[in-house]
Amino acid sequence: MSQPVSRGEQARAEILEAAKMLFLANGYHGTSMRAIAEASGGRAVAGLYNHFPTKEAIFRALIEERNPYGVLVETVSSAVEGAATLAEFVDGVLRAVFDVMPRHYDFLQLAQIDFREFEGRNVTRVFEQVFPSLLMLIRRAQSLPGGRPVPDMVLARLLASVTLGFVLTEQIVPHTVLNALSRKEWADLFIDVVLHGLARDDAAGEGMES
Amino acid sequence: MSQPVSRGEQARAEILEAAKMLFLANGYHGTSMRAIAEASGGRAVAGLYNHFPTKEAIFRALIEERNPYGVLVETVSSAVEGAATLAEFVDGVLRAVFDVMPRHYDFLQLAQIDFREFEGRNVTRVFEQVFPSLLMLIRRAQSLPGGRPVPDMVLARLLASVTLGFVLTEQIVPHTVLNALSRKEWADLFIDVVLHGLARDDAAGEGMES
DNA sequence: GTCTATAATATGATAGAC
DNA sequence: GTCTATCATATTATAGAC
Repeated sequence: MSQPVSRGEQARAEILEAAKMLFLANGYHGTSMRAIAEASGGRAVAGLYNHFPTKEAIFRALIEERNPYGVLVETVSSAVEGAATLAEFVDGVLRAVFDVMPRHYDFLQLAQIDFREFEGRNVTRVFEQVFPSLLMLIRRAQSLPGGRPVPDMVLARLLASVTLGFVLTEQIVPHTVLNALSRKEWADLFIDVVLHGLARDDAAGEGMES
Repeated sequence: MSQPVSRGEQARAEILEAAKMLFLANGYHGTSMRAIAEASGGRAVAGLYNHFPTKEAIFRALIEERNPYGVLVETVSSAVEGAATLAEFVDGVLRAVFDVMPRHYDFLQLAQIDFREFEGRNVTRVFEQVFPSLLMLIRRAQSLPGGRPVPDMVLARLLASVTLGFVLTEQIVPHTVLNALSRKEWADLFIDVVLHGLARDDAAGEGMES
């Protein structure tokens, strides 16, 4: 976490950084050990094997050491610490995630590669370590006043869906649409809908599903 | 769309099907022309080049010919045709997408590969063809009664986020959690929250952001 | 811990007979 | 339109000197 000290650690860090950029640009199989060696300061290929036993080990190290889960849990926790209502809680969670995730966009792309090439094994392993903390957070939300009765699991999955969707649609939505609003404006409107819904509750016209 | 007739078309279809399965299992660079040839009925590698000039052309054909956009637009359109309120509209859209998307999970994974390996070029090109119809659909929603005032773009992106998140979290959420409810129950609860929000509107305790 | 050199293999694509 | 055989190159990983 602090700056590298020994020569070995310096080299290791350079290799990881070069590999990350290449994986992001060309995918896992699209990145060769040759390319990593060259991009990490013109190293020889064999030198990489002093730090990582295989190419996959490099990728795995990136997932394990560059993931934002620690930051995420910390940020979200402190964001909802003083929440007195469910509305404040949801507001805090979404605003924190919308803030943290885009600053770790690199990892999101590595995670996509992991799901594509390794069935998400590496991401899942890391995620399982922080899952308990996240679950406790959600559980706490249920004790807050001002919420409609929604099951734990649904609250968790819905928040995950909205944040994931928010981040991923930044890739897909045309730029002209995306730039019509600032990121904060987008977040405000999303949070408003998540809290109060799309329907006007005083209006009739629901429950007629036939 | 109908069953292949000529011998050439039959071969072409076999190649595409084999390539799809391999791309899904091993990614684009993880799939060799050799492997495609063998999986498509024990063909010779050279035979592939009678049907596709390059490996990338095979992938491109999959994106262009196996995408569910036509089905999606059609299904959603007919689902909201008789909608008299925004609630019915949103209900129809989400239910249709939740229904159609999982049956085209293969394409979703191909799309992920496209974004990883080709910057989403192929998916985007296809998407742009159906975008106008989708936009018209959203525009129509704004004319329906019973909706809170939400900008076009926000409604569109929110629906996209929720559906995308809903589908993708099926990959991530632990199976024990996922199987606690049926897909219809999940959909019902999601739709309920999207329509009415997480907050109890008659409760105090909002707007105190300080 | 770095390098040069190379092994062993897999790759995308092509030539040319049938 | 299919095949066998092959080219030219790129791949992961290793051996062994410094």
